[in-house]
Amino acid sequence: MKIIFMGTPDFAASSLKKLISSKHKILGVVCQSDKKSGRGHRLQAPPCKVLALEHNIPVFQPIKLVDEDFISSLKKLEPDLFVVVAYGKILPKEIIELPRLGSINLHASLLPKYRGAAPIQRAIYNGEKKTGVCTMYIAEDLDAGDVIYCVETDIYPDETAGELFQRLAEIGAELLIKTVDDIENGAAPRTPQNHSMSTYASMISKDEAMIDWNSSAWSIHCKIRAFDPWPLAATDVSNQTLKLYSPDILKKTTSKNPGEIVAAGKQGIEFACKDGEVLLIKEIKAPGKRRMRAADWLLGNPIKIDEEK
RNA sequence: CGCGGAGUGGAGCAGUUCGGUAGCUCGUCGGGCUCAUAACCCGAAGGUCGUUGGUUCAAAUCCUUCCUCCGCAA
Repeated sequence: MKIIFMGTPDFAASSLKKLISSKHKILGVVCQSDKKSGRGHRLQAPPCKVLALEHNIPVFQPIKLVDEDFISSLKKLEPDLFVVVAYGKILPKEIIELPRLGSINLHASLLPKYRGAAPIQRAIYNGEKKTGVCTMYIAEDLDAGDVIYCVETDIYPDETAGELFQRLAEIGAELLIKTVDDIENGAAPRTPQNHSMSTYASMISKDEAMIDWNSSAWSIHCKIRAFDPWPLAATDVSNQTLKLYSPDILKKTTSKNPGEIVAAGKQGIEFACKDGEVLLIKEIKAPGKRRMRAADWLLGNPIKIDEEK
């Protein structure tokens, strides 16, 4: 099949890579324009663009999708299908319906739950035991189209968003190939979503990064993993804001107030949570420093522990 | 030229303001104590102070070149 791929970040690049090496023909790749980013604000090409250029696939980076030149150049390629993965813009109806077989999308949640921008992080954040990926036909409303296939997977108890991202990118890429194959064969199912069950996964923001220790140890555990690798959950210790990694819920209780430090030693730093639960933090990142074991940080930044009441 | 922080034995830090003997907490190695130990005691090894050039009698410290890492921003 002749496909035009629309996607921007790493998550999409996994799918694009698999499509390129499949029997299908990628006519072109549409992605967001290069952004100034990183230290020094240098202009950086998105991963999908880089991958496309490596394979000599034409790249389109329209500022606006509703643009006659852009649309006519898409038409000229005579695509059978648009495949959209984490492109970052909402497609107008005119574009959705442009290819002969329409447009499909890969989304990293079990629809109709977690529609929107941050399905992977929000699933972890909310302590879900499982999540997955779905392919769907694109509708005008965000992530509301008829579902084609879904694959479910467990969220491991210690899994971070970054790790789950990678896993779902792989699972998703495979599901996408199967979906495209079956569409070509006319064998793809089409199941409308139960819209009354839908939930929305809003974008993760830095403003949410500070930890509220007056929560259950498990919900804090989830938050730390959901915010890893970005923006990283944080808390203030010794007048420094530490970013936290590698949480562990301890089988012990404390009489200390939430947020107080119960112990600090070779294992890491133990914080009191709600109801006397104790959460151990094994790795941290201090301002200006790289990620390190909490025990190492303590060597140069000793903490006085108040006696247990 | 976007803004800011950091680089000191293997790890994490202090020392830089105001130039003058390389320091702390750990780790490692050896020995001791102990029924025993991740505990305690004694001892030892280990550092061109990121790099280049300069100022100086003397530079981790002041000026300069470059490199690397981190945060903001996206």
